[in-house]
Amino acid sequence: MAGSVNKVILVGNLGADPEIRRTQDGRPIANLRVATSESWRDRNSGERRERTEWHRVVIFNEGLCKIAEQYLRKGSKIYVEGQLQTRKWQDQSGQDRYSTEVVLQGFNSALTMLDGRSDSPGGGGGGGGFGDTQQDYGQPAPAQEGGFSRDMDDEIPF
Amino acid sequence: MAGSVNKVILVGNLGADPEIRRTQDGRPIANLRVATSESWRDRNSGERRERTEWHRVVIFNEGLCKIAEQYLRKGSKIYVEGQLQTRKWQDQSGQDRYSTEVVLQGFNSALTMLDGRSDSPGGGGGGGGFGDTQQDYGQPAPAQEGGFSRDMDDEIPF
Amino acid sequence: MAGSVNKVILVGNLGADPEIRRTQDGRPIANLRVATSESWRDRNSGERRERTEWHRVVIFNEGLCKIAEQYLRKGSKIYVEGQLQTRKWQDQSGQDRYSTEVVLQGFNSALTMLDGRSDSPGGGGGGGGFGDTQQDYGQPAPAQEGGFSRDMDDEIPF
Amino acid sequence: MAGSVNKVILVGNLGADPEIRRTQDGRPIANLRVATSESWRDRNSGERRERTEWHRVVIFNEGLCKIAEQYLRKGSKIYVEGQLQTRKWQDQSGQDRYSTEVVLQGFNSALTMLDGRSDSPGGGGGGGGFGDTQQDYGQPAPAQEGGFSRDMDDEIPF
DNA sequence: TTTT
DNA sequence: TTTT
Repeated sequence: MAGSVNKVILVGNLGADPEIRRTQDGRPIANLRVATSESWRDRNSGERRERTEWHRVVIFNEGLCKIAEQYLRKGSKIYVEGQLQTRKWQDQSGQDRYSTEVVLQGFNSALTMLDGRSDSPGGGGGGGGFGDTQQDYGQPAPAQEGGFSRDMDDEIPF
Repeated sequence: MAGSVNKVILVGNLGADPEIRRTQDGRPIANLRVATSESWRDRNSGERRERTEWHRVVIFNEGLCKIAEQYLRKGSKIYVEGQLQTRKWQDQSGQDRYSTEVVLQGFNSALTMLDGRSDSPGGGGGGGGFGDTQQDYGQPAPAQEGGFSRDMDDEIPF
Repeated sequence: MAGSVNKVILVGNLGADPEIRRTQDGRPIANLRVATSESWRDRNSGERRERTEWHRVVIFNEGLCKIAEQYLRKGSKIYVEGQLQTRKWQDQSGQDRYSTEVVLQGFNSALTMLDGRSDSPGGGGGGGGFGDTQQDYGQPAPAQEGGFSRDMDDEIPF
Repeated sequence: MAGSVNKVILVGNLGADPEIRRTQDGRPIANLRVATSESWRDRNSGERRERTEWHRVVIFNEGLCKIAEQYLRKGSKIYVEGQLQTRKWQDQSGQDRYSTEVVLQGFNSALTMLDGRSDSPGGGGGGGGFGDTQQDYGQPAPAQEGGFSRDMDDEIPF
């Protein structure tokens, strides 16, 4: 096949603590409920309106599961990058149902905390594995105390 | 609290010609079926495997509907940028069902042909309006005088 | 031309307060210095390494300039979506120089605060114009106090 | 503090054949010149205007280098996903210069052909390695057993 | 220097 | 149901 792309980017908040399950062979799967919201002023009524969208995010990637388990909680703000997948399942009455999820698996997936507490990944924890070597898995980032301005003054003259 | 992002980017092919419907007040809505595929070599068996994902793309944006109607056909390859929305509907038996779609509406939506025939937009044809100064073809500054924003406040006429 | 896309997405922190200038005809232009960082553990030495990248972000969009001016400060965390542009200029000695910037202009641009103080956009400010009708220009978003969980309990059963 | 994102997405055409160089230890580096264009109708004059932007794309990822070398040519249309990096160099007179590039390296990078000839990757040919189970072609789970990550810790050999 |  |  010549070239396709399937990418979802979300910045939103967790509606609940992550749910972590394990496959029979022990690999973790994390399920997140992520809310994104938009609001705007109605052009006619002038009222402010809001719409919240809920997303099912499923993480098969082991390193990202660990991050989810250790650092994410209800209310956490995250950046998520994954792909759209719709899976079929049967309800109690045996009818086909479909569920569309944002799947983080393998490459081109990312999970980044945006409201990192002080004990967030990169800051200290670590260990081997997929997760902690990837740039998007946890970026301790420049210390906010100070930090940024010093570089600024170096005047980047391009 | 502030700030969320809900973005889907697809590059794929149309599985069928676009379906164009119209709302009661005459605005067009285009429905696209877009396939994205990925293939890989199985790590164990060494066989090549492939998976195709089908996406429902719904275009409320009038200009982009025109492009869909005029230029897109079964097999067309496109770039699509929109947002994830899940809507609820009732099946024949009155049961709640949910459908997740990639919605192109208002700002931060884009539709670009990637296998443009010679009569494609931008090449020459055109005329005023949203569609052909479409998001990705140029941004001569916001069309603040009318046009674009109408979508945003109206009821979403699924 | 058949179809091209030029998109940059950044999540990072401001290295300094925004600089706002005005064109001769009074339109604002905001310049931001945005840092993105990545860190990883060196596979050989086992040491943690870090790299910070600095980005020049230029906002021509009037609504987004307002947001930058009113709400962004040194240290602010933001989501930015724009396009890459390289412009040519002459240095003092008359030599050609090039500067590559992330430009927010027209459609398919977005600026979202990710660490919004309580006085953030959408919460109150408003007025006409491009900026405040767009979903990405400022999303007051669900109140963090409570909020998310209530919707969760409604069990979205798709 | 936590979390930053640095992502560039381009769909454009090669202005020249890829240039492949090799580091002293034999790893390939591919340089691409990618054009993105936009056109729009001028609001005042009504004339059609066009602007082309040229991007420097540098590929450190070995598998993607192979794809570039084997399949890409002047005129090829591609999808590219990488990150922005500005590097410093000295011109002949010893003055500091800066060059901003779109770098494909490690995870969260992708290169996809959009005008695939019949002999393109995924279609059949292939063989093992990074390139052809390339990010967008499938993610059979992280290649945890070696391979991918080597890039990340090494000096970036501009 | 590409593409339409 | 597409594409390769």
